[in-house]
Amino acid sequence: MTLTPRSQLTRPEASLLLAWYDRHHRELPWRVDPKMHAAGIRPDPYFVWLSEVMLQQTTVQAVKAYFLKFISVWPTVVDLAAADREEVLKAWAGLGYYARARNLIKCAEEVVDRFGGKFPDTVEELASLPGIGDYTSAAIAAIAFNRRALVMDGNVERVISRVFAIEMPLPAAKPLMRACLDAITPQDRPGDFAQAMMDLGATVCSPRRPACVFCPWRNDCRAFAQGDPEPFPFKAPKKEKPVRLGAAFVALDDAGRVLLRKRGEKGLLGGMTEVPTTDWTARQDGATDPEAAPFAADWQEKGMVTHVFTHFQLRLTIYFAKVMEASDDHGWWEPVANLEGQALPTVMKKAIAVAIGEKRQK
DNA sequence: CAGACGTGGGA
DNA sequence: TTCCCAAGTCT
Repeated sequence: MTLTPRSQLTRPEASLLLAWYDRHHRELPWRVDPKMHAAGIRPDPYFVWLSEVMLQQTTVQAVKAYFLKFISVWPTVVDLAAADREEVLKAWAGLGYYARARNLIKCAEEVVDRFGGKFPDTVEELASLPGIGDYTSAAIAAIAFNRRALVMDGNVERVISRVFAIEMPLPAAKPLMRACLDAITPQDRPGDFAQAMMDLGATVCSPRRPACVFCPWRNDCRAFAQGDPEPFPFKAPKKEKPVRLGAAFVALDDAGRVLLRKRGEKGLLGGMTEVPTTDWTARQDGATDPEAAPFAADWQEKGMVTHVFTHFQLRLTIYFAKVMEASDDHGWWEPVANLEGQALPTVMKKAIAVAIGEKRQK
């Protein structure tokens, strides 16, 4: 590999990255072509906001279909603010991090109530809205309003850490990275610059096996000059996930309906729909016992669902029972044919599939 | 600052 | 299979 001597390292120029972006940018449903930007056409701030919230810790591939569904049903932030809350949660089901959906609704309402249905155009005002933090406020200000803001997400952190060979681990290195980003963020085309940084991080300056040969900053990159960009950024070692146990109870009545209930508004899967479950605990005893069912029935063990959350692994024992007398004290009865449209998180769909589907998980 | 907070896909 | 993660925010 040919290394650039330290003495020849040059400043990473925004113009070089922007030229790369003009040729190699990704086309995404929420974007406007950079050529249109030059003509003064900006993307809809509602689209930018919605996509940025969906993209938080979530892959582009997963977001596309959800984004199209949302703008089809709720074309403007005013429509979303007026939407039925349950319908929004149902539309979000499966995307994960459900606090985002709760904050999405709150944010839409505040945009209507506080800002007359128009997104504010400053980082400060944007960051005052629910679910909009440092990253998203800067991204909306830059992309939708072409303001010079410091847009720093995981991609940008990786690019910056490599270009400047920052060996300090995250998250301690964030202020330093922000200063480096400030030094290279241009006054001109800040929105395209932000998206270019993220596209570069996603397609060229990737976490593993970065394609440095295609990088417009190849000759400006200290990590490349040193010979091994891949390990950047350095991160504190992660902790192992504890295991929690529980049981889920899938009841089917003689009309072919499943008993569902609503989870509390806060915390894990807050506001979403579930089948009755025990608490999920680290205990090895009793947590998976059919005695813990919401009501007595001929509960039969149907299998196990393992589901990995961000901070723990869940092992759910799945029980199934046919119920003659359908009491609704514990929730409501939903026809099996309607389950697809419910606000059911993936772990709950897995539990139901094990109980009434043909397939059994291990 | 560190922990809570989901999911599906790729190596 | 197992690990790592992907455009973070809130407390």
